[in-house]
Amino acid sequence: MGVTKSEIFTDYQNELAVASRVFGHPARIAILQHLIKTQTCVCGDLVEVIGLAQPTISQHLKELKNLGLIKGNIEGARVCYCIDAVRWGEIKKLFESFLGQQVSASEECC
Amino acid sequence: MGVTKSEIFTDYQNELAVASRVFGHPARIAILQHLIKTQTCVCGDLVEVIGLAQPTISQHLKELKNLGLIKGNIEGARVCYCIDAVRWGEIKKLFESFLGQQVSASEECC
DNA sequence: AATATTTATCGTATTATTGCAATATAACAT
DNA sequence: ATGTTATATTGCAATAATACGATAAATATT
Repeated sequence: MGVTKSEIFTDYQNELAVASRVFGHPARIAILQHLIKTQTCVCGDLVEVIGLAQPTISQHLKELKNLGLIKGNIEGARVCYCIDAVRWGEIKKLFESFLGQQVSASEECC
Repeated sequence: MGVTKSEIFTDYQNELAVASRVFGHPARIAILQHLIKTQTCVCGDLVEVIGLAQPTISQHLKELKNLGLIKGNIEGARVCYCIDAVRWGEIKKLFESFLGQQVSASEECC
């Protein structure tokens, strides 16, 4: 049906899934990389940097904003985006808590 | 169009996005958690544990297999699944390389 | 052999996601 | 005031993802 049955899962499972989905598009990865690389705000050059149409970039930025990973400052007619370092740290911890689990190193399965 | 323009992105960006999408469903998170918790193979009880229909679970297992995160051993009529620890480590490193980046701690944006 | 059990696959309905043209909105420039 | 620039929103088309009933395939059980 295309609709995820979120209600049968834990908050943790849903949180991790929602965050993962935001990372689940290369354009959003590329946007985050660009924001990190410039180490400051980026005002308007994302459309040329990424190579998608302006409405498409705007939509991806919206999803990054929804997760709180980026914040936008209105600078006159422009909007400048930068990473929200606090939220970035939270998401980092969320993934660490999952990926950092001890998985059994047994070569033999069963 | 619902089709990602993968060709305009780097291998790294696409790899991270593809892996993220696999984590982008709570059922798949739940399956991985269960496999890790039992510390060994799981044969058949996933349908009851997760609470989705058998074909749906089978489909999620397929996606986890495609990424290489789990491997299935045929045990007679049953199939037993367990985490692939090596691949798990690779994916862990992939996320660490991204999330571990130094994001500027500047409170002031622009 | 006949039946039961277990998992995979197929088909299909429904919703989500991606992408962009067109348009709206808001500030700046002249 | 008018035009320009920058970003967001709307509307739509196309593809992807989710879920499950029905069925297939393979082994176990009786």
